Amino acid sequence: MPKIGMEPIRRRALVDAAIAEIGRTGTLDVTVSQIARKAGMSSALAHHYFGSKDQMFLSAMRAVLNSFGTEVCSSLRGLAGHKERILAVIGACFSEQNFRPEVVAAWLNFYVLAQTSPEARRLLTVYYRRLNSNLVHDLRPLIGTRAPGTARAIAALIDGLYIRQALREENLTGAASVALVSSYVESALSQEARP
Amino acid sequence: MPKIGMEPIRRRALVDAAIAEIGRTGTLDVTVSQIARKAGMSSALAHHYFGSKDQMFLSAMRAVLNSFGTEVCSSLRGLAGHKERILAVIGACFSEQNFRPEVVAAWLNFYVLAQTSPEARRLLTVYYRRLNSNLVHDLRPLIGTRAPGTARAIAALIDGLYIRQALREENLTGAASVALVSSYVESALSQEARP
Amino acid sequence: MPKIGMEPIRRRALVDAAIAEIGRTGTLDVTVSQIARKAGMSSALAHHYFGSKDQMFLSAMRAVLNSFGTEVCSSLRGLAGHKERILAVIGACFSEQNFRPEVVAAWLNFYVLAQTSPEARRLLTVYYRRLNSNLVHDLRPLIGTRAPGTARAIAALIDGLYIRQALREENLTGAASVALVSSYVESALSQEARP
Amino acid sequence: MPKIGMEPIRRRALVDAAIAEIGRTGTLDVTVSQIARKAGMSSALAHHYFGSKDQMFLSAMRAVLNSFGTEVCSSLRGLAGHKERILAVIGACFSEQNFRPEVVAAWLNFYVLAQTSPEARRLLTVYYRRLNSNLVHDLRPLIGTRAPGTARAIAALIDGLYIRQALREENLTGAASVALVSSYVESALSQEARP
DNA sequence: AATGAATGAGTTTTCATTCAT
DNA sequence: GATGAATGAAAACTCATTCAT
Repeated sequence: MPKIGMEPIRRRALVDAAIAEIGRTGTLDVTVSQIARKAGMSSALAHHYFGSKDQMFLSAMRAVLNSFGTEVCSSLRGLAGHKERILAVIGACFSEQNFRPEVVAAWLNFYVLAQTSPEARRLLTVYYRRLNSNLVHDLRPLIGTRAPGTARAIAALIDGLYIRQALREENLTGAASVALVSSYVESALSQEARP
Repeated sequence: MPKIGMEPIRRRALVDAAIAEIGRTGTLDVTVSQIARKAGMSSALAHHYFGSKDQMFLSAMRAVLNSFGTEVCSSLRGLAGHKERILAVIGACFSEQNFRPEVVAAWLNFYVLAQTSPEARRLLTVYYRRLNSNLVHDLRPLIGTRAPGTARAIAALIDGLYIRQALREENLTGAASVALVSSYVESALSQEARP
Repeated sequence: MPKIGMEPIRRRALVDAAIAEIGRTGTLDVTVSQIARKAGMSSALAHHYFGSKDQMFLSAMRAVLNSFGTEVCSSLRGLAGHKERILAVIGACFSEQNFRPEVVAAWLNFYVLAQTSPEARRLLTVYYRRLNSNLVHDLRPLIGTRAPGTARAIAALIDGLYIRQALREENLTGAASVALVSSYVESALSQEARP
Repeated sequence: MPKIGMEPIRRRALVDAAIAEIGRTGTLDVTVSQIARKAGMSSALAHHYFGSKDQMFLSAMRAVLNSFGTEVCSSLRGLAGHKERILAVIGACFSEQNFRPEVVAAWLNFYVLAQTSPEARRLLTVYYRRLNSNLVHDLRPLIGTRAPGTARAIAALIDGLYIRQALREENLTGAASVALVSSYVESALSQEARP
C-alpha cells in the first residue's frame, strides 16, 4: 500500500505557502513553482492537488477567511453584553494571528482578485455580510436605526487600517488599531446617550 | 512636416488608457498592447514614450494622485474655518471625478503596486503624508492631542470606503460616503466639547 | 491468498479500454490514466503490465488485428468456391464486430501510429500481406494475371470505406459496404468472362 | 516605416512547414516550435500569426484542400466529355503535386484531426461533397442511377490508395493508382453497356 | 498485486521589449 | 515620430513514468 493520506497535508502546506508568498511579495503574481518550492514539492504536484492556480488561490482565500471566522466565533463564545461583543469582533480583526503583515497583504490581494474572479468575490461578500450582521445585531439594541451606518463605518475603518498594515506603515500595531476603532465605537455609542 | 508636440498628448492618452484599463479589469495584469490599443497607438510607441511598462504605471499613478491633489487644493482655496476645511478635503476624496469606480479600482491596484515598487510606495507615502498633514493641521486647533489619531481614523475610513467602491458595493455613493465620514468628524469634534 | 491469474484479465481489460478510448476520442492522444480508469485500475498498474504506453497501444493493435484474422479464418472454414471465399473475406471486414465505428476509428489511428512506430508498421504489413494473399489466392484461378491489381483494388476499397466509417458518414452500413465491394468484385470477375 | 507585408509570407511558410513536418513525422504530434524552426522563425511568431496551434493546423488543411481543388478545377477546364472529366478528376488526385508522400501523410492525419475538430470535419466534408458531386454529375449521364454508388466507390478507392501511399507502400506510384482507379471506372461504365 | 505519491521533461501560450525601416 | 516584425524568457499546465509501501 502506498504512502497514504498526504492530500490534506500537501494541500495545507500549499495553502500556507501561497498565503506566505502572496503576503511576502505583496502581489498575486507569484508562480505556482515558487509556491510549490516553498511548500517543499514540485509544481506538478501542486497542480495535481488543486487543478489550477486559481483554485489554489481560492483555497488560500478560504483559509484566511475561515481562520478569521473561527477566531471571531471563539471570541464571541460566552459573551452576552452587546458592546462587549462588538469589541470582541474588533479584537479578532486585529489579533496576533489575523493581523500579521503577510496575512493582511494577502488579504489586500484577495480584494484585487475579487475584481476578476466571481468566486473570490462571493467569498468576500459572504465574509463581509457576516461581519456586518454581527455588528448590526449588537449595535441595534444600543443605537437603533444608526446601527447600519455605524457598522459600515466600523468595517470601513478596519479595511482602511488593513491597507495601512499591508503598506507596512510604521507604528501601526494591532493594539493601536483596536484602540482606534474602539474609540470610534465609544463615540458612536455615547452620541446616542446625548439628548 | 513632423508632428510637433505630440509627446505630451501621447503620454496623456496612454496614462488615461492605463487608468481606464486597470480600472476596468480591476487588475494590473493588463498588457501594454491593450493600453496602447485603447490609446490608439502601437505598443512600440508606448515603450518609446515611457521606456517600460512600470514607468507607464507610475505615471498613471502620479496622474491619479495629482488629480486628487489638485482637487483638494482648489477645494481648500479661500476656506478659513478648520472644520470647513476638513470637510472640504473629505469632499474632494469622494468627488464626482475622484470617486469614479474605475479610478478607485485603479487606486486599489496602486496600493498593491506599492508593495512591489519602491517608487510607487514613495508616491503613495507622499500623498498620504499630505492628506494627513492637511487634516492634522485643521484638527489640532479643534481637538488638540487627539488630532493625529482622528486624522488616521479619517484616512482609514476613506480607504475603507474606497475598497467598498472598488468592489462595486451597491448603494455606495460619493454623497453617502461623505455623510458617513462627516458624521464621524462631527462626533469626534463634539466629543472634545464634552467635559 | 494472492489473486492468481489476474494478469491476462487485467491486460485484456486494458487493451479493450485502450481501443474503446482511442475509438471514442478518435485520437491516439488519450492518456494512460484515462485508459486505466476506464479499465478500472490505476495507471501505475497499467505500466506494471505493459511497461509503456507504446507497448499497450501495440497490444491493442494486435488485438484488433487478431480479432479480424480470427473472424476471416472462421468465415473461410469449409468454404471451397473461390468467389465464395473472396466474398467471405469481404464480409469479415464489415462484420458486426469489426465494423463498429469505434473499432474502425481505432484502426485509422493505428495507420497513423504505423508511420511512427516500426513495430506497428510491421503488424500492419503482416495483416495486409495476409489479406492480400488470401485474395490473390482465390482471384488467380478466376482472373489470372489481373489478380494482384484486383486484390489491391479490393483492399483499397475496404480501407476507403473504413475511413468513411471512421468519419461516421451517415447511411454507411456494413451491409452497404459489402454490397459495394461485392459489386466491384462481380464486375471485375465478369470482365474476365468477356472475350 | 517598418518592414511590411511579411504576414502572408510568414503564414505561407508556416503552413508549408506544418504540412512538411506532419507529413515527415506522420503525426499531428509535432510541436509549434518544430514547425516554426523549420519555417525559420520563433514559435512566438507562429503564435502571433495564427493565434493557436489548432488554427495553424486548420490553415494547413485548408491549403492542402485548396491546392487539390485548384488542381481539379484547372484539369477540368475545357473538358466536355463525361468520361474524360471523370478521369481528369482522378488524375488530379494522384498528380505529382497532390500525391507526394508527405502531403498524403498529412492528409491522413487531417482525417484523424477531423474526429476531434469540428472545423476540420467541416472542411473535409466540403471537400468530399465537392468531389462526390463532380463525379456524380458526370457519371449520371453514363450510368444513371448507379452513379452515386459508383462515385462512392471511386472516392473510397482513392482514399484507400492514399492510405497505402501514406504507409509508403512500395511500387505504388501515382500512375499505377490512376490506372487502378481508371480500370475500375472502365469496368463500371462497361457494365452498363452490357444487356 | 496494487496504488497513491511524486516529478522531470516538455508543450502551448503570453508578453514586455527591441529593432529595422 | 511611428510601427510591423520579431523574439527570449517565462508561466501554466500535462503526462508518462517511477517509487515506496
